[in-house]
Amino acid sequence: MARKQDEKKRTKILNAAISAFGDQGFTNTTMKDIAVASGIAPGSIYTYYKDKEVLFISSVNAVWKKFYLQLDRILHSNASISNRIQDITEYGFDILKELHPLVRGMYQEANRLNLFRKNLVRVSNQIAEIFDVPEAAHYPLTKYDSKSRAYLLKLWISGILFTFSSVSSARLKDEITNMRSLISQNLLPD
Amino acid sequence: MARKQDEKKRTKILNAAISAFGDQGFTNTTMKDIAVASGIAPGSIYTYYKDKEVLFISSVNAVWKKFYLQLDRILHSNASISNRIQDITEYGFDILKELHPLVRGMYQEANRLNLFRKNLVRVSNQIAEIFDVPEAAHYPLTKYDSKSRAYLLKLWISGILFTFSSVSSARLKDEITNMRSLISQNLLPD
Amino acid sequence: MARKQDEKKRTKILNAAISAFGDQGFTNTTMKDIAVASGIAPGSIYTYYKDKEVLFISSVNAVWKKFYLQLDRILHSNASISNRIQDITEYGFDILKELHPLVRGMYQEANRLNLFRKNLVRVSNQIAEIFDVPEAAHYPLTKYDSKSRAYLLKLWISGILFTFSSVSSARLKDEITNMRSLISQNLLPD
Amino acid sequence: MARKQDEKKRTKILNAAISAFGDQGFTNTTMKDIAVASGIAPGSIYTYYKDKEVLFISSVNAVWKKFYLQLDRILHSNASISNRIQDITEYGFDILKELHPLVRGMYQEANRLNLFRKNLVRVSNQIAEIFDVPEAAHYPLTKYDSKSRAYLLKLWISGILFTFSSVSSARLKDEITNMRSLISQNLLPD
DNA sequence: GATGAATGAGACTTCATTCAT
DNA sequence: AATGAATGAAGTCTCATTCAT
Repeated sequence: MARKQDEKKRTKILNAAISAFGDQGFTNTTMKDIAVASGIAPGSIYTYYKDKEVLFISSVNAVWKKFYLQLDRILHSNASISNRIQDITEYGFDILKELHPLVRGMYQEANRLNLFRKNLVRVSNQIAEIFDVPEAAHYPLTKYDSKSRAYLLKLWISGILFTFSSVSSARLKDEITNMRSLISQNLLPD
Repeated sequence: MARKQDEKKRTKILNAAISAFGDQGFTNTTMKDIAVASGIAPGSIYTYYKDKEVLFISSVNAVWKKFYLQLDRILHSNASISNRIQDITEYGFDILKELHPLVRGMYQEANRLNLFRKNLVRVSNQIAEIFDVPEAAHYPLTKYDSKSRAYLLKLWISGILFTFSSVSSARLKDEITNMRSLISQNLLPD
Repeated sequence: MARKQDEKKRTKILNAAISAFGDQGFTNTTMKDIAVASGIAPGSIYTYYKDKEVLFISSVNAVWKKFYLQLDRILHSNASISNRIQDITEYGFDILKELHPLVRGMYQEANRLNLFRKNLVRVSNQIAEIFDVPEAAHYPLTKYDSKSRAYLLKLWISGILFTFSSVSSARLKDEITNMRSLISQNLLPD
Repeated sequence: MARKQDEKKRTKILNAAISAFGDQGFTNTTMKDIAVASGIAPGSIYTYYKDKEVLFISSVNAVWKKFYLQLDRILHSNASISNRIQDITEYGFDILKELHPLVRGMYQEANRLNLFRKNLVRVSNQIAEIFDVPEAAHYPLTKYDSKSRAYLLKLWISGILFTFSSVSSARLKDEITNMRSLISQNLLPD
């Protein structure tokens, strides 16, 4: 019985944390913010979570966990491949809607200062234009209209940046090799 | 005549900043860190950069600028399409090597806590397995071997996450629609 | 239950502030000064007072409040006019004794550098001498002996300076007109 | 010749200082403010004035000096007493107009926070009301109308505050005695 | 002499964490 | 177990003064 009480409180804290970290990122979120949002005293949070960092990790993991739960259900369902892929996409985006603030929060600084969006769009558009000539006909990307092509390129570049954002210097070289071969395989003609 | 503002000094500060922000992210980097690294008094930094935020933005923009410079040169060269694409890839990754610390730094929190890498790999692998059956033969992703498939999926998911990390709540819905159609076009059979 | 905000502590801080601001003025007083004097950690002051400015205002207001309290009591007592005036004078000076450091602190800069005293005395004496001739007999100021006359003049000049120290430029002209007629009425013969 | 150049610069600095200290008080005025306003480099100011404090003292003294100059001229003129008093008043206020910003600046903190004006008015009015009864007829203050009475009282209180603002603790007691007898002589019936 | 960049001490304030109640 | 006041280290930025040019 007492346990249930505790779990409720723990959950309240976690939800408040997820939303606060999501809105403001790790460093801009104060323990007091979370305390106020969850209606629990600052000191009491430490009964449930060792420190701010643990609370942050727990927040992110909680979201991943939620995602895994649904992902597993879908993957192991009896639906057809096509349906399962559709399901994953659909549910993936549903989760993303929830997870969205947290993902944004993780990049709070970069986003606040609008460091990426414009540059990514500009670079994608510029590269996309290369394919606007007849000689490019045999490149895979020419099967898309101009706008889709730029959008797809933006996805690639974003993916590359994100990937490398979590690569250690030590592994940088290898990762570049991998990525390069992925690019040849996909964006260059056979 | 008095001492003149020294472009070399400005550059020293900027480089120290790029590397410090890269190693530790925005909030974990102190002005003193940058002062020590650049061998310049803390107060003097403010002669060249109004405040910490301006210095951070300048750091990121400096890297983008460098990238643009080379990008433009390549795009407007007389080389063949194929060569230009290869050049872009090659130079892009060269720049990425330099930019790497900064990109990492932007996600310093997430990276330090290893919040993504493992999860991304796990999810990608799980989804990739769907295609390990004969019935999946007509899906585009089956033309890759198992490992490449997972890697490509990881790229997609990373790109999606990165994209959404800078999408405002207001535009979330539209962006999802776009992304969804991109996925159908590319990952589902015609 | 947790520790409660402690009115005694709040008072300790306020008293330390009144005395520190009194000794050194607003800008020369540091929050650390007040912390040390009150035996309370610097950070804790902020539990009771939002910032330095609020603490300063509170200090001044606290003294005014005290003064009002006694003033009201006297004004509404049943004593005779004469007694009440005497009381006000008496109590007024009692309060002034307490308020003294703070009043001094407000003019800390001017006082520290002894910018007024000598000059005021000199000017007052010089003007007072005008009346040291038989022809001045019909001026109100001649009913005082030489010393008192100078002292009264000093009071007038001080009052004028103080008054104008809080007059905005916009209202300067009007205030001068008022003051001028007050002077005619009081210092010139009917 | 070189001397004349210097004196011009010295004067430029002084004027800029008077006006800057006047607008913002001692601590809120930076040497750079004065440098910019006078069109002279910060470092150069130190050629003419040892440090900020000396410059401040010089500013105040410059204004006093100007006042003395005119005061002396008037005092030693051949005009009648009445005319000389009128002249002093007139010229005094002329000087005050110039001196005004500096006087204000000295109390910059108190003025910015509006610590005095309201309180002085309130107190004066309250005390003035004492005399609004027939029994008060024999008090000197009753020869004024209600408004003038309050204004005169405000002058007295201001003068007292200003006077005591430059009294050391050691001399506080004596000064109070003096002031008290001045009050009896003037505000109480014979 | 003049200039203004360089210096670095020091100010205010925040906030994760502790601990008395 | 819960509370929230207390703590104090640490961060950003300002600015009087110095000194290389």
